[in-house]
Amino acid sequence: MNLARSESPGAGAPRRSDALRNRERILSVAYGAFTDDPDVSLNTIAKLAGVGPGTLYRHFPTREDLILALYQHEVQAVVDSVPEVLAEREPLDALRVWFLRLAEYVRLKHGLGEALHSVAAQNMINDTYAPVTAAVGHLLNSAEQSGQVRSGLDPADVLLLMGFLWRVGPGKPGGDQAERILDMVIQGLQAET
Amino acid sequence: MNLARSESPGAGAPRRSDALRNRERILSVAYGAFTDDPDVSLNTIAKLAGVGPGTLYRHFPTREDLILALYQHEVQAVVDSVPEVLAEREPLDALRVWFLRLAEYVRLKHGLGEALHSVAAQNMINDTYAPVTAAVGHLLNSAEQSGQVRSGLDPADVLLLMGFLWRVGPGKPGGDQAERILDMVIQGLQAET
DNA sequence: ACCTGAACACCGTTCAAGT
DNA sequence: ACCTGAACACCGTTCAAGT
Repeated sequence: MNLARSESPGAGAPRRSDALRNRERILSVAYGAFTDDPDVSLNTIAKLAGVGPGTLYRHFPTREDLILALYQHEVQAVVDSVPEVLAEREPLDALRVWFLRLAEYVRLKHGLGEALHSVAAQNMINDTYAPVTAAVGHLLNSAEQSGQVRSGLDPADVLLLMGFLWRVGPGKPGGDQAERILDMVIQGLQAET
Repeated sequence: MNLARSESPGAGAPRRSDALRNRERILSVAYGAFTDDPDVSLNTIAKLAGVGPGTLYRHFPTREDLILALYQHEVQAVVDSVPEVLAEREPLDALRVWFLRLAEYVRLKHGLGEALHSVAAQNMINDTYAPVTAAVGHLLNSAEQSGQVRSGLDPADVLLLMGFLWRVGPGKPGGDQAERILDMVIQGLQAET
């Protein structure tokens, strides 16, 4: 499992300047292309980026690799907002607002949606994108220290449970379903065992 | 929205015996084919069923239509098990066990998994497959009448919240994550507002 | 070390022709 | 009323040839 050197450039940054430029061009056009049509073909993206299909494939071996790269870039901003949200609100409210913000990014900001919600993608987010889990852990710690949630909660559990947020339509009928369910979840976090 | 007659045969049963036979042959081979490989092509399924691609397309206009037809057939058994579960256990425990059973069917029983977890599929399950929501409503009513959950819960909310169940791996490390999260959810259902 | 782009096998979908 | 199967445009992926 320790193949850090001479391996697929998809993981780290490319070493040559033309490769780096191509990578950035691909990411840049892919963002817009996915927003227009989540089912856009990889060949089309390659054409839009002005590279051969082989080049796209070299940087992003699978469709999901490409989508996850875009996704991580966007979500990082939400992850970075944790300290700010914690400074402005009491911990439990911060948790609540932060998750709503995360859901907003995941759902609306770009049309990556469909492709992102597969089980595989969810597992990638949960397993390989540690910063999100770390952010959840941070929020839970604050709420726990102020006695607003019970202790011993697993951030990964909470993140998985919150997954309903990106399956709710934003403006559905019957009041705001997302807020309603979020309340139920938070009460589950508060109850002592 | 009221086009019951002269419409696509995908909805109701076909009228001619050869059409019915074809439909059943398709469903029968599709089950096994999806179990072997969730990404199997529709043309391959048509070939396996011994029908032309056009015939498959006539019965199931999209890939999801076919998958949903298989899925509904399987899930119906779980839906029908509600009275039995309620007879054997007290309501809250019945709710718990029933959802675990539903998750087992959705996750393991067949390899339809991947294709089923898209947002579109989830919406189809929530919006168009009323029997599942009705079953949840039944279980909630029982638990409410015995005072084990608070009143006014929306079955659709609860079903959406329980969606984490089919995103959990069955035998993951760290104890049983599904049971742990399920406990949190149930505590959220109990808390009074 | 990285890119190009032709090429391969296959995909979903359509539709004229049959019965 | 329903089925067949050839056909179309396109897909993801590969890989020899370049620089």
